[in-house]
Amino acid sequence: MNQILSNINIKVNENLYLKNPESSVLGKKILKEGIPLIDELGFDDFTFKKLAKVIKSTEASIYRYFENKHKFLLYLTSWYWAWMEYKLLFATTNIECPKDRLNRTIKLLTEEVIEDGNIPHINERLLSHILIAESSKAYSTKMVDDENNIGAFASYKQLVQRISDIVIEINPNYKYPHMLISTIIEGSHHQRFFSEHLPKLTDVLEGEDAITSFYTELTIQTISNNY
Amino acid sequence: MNQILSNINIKVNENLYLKNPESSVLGKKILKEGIPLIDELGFDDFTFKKLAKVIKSTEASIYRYFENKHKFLLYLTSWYWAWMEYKLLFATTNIECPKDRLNRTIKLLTEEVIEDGNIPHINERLLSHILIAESSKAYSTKMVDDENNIGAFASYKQLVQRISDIVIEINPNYKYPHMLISTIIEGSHHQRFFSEHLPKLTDVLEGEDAITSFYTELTIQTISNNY
DNA sequence: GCAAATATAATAGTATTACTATCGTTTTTG
DNA sequence: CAAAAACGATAGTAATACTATTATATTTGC
Repeated sequence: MNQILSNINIKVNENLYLKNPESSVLGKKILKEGIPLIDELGFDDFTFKKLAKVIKSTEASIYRYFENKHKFLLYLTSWYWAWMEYKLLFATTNIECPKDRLNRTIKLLTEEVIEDGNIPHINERLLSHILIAESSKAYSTKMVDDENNIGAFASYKQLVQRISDIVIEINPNYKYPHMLISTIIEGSHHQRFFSEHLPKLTDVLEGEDAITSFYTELTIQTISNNY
Repeated sequence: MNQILSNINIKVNENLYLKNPESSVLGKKILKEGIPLIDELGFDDFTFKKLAKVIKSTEASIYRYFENKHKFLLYLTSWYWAWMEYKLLFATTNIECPKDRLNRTIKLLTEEVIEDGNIPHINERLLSHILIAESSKAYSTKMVDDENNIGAFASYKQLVQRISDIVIEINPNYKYPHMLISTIIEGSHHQRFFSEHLPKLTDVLEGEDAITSFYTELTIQTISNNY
């Protein structure tokens, strides 16, 4: 086994791949070239055949790693949320005040992702573009219940739970912490997409990150009241 | 022309169809049976061939109404938002207080849709299910800019604008009215989907409409502050 | 260092999808 | 009632989303 000692190791649910793509050179190539190809073509026009051509391999070989292209998308989203949780832990550890922790969390969730180059075969910035443009396709399918059963959305749910816990720490009486957090996560993705393609659905302002400001203010005011 | 004198007439952008489906018996059949079929199969598994079989017509005939199945989805979403605006006008007309108007609007946007049977060939309840489960597929595509240019999202944008105006009436200093409204619309759809398929991402409570309550409270508190 | 196991490449093949094209028959309408 | 429009029937195509088979590398365990 060619286990590379990478700085971090993002764990993805085993049911989302047939063979762990992180465990071989070909697997890493699939990730490394697959992400920019989905970003370029869009998920609908992306095919394993096209990816095989790019990495000079074959369709059949990619199918040995992923059952189908939808599982590949689930793998990528699952990786992304696990990675986000890891970043979040780092950004909030040792911070006493829960309001500060929540503010930093919302900033991280809603701001633009830049690549940190820690993982050479995954471009986090392009991956976040995919999440912004296509993540709803991960669950917007008739298979959602089966996929949920095998743990396809576990890392997403875990992230939402972890942040909801901070909300409850700030206001134990707040009734809708999960709704609030999933609204922020999905919403910020939508707003970023809208600001590029359907600007009339947003309020893009120069010189500030309107999306982060909007969700930060909204959160503070929503949870700081007791009723 | 067999113009039926229906109570209301929802106008859909002409670029979304080749031939107006409201203008013929076959066209109305496409709508009448197409909506439940998409709801049943999901948009991905829905095909014109399958619909043709249900309505005892042919693929080619359906293609004379809609360029492709994506345009059909755009037609349906566009129809839905135009219908929603019409409902909204009725629900808020003659109401002086803008806060009351906004509350009624949010209720209408976020609560479950029941069929009113006004339009015999469109089941609004099933259509709202389609919107909840699949509406992101309408814009989550590489063609979004071209489709936006031909007016595919005009009714959605108009609805958001109209509600944003109420927000601004309440608080002229509020900076993010469009973000707020599109967050509520998209968010409430997501929450309704999550409550059925991924309940850990929401907070479903018995005996009340948590989704409406959540977005109503959130809105009031977010816009009633000046900063 | 070599045989056995495993991974990958090459190729072929299939059912389905998302259309387009043609043409004959109804139906509509001016 | 003739001309036009709409519809149905049928056929055909390129691409997609896979599966299957076999040959050739590559890895690994002894």
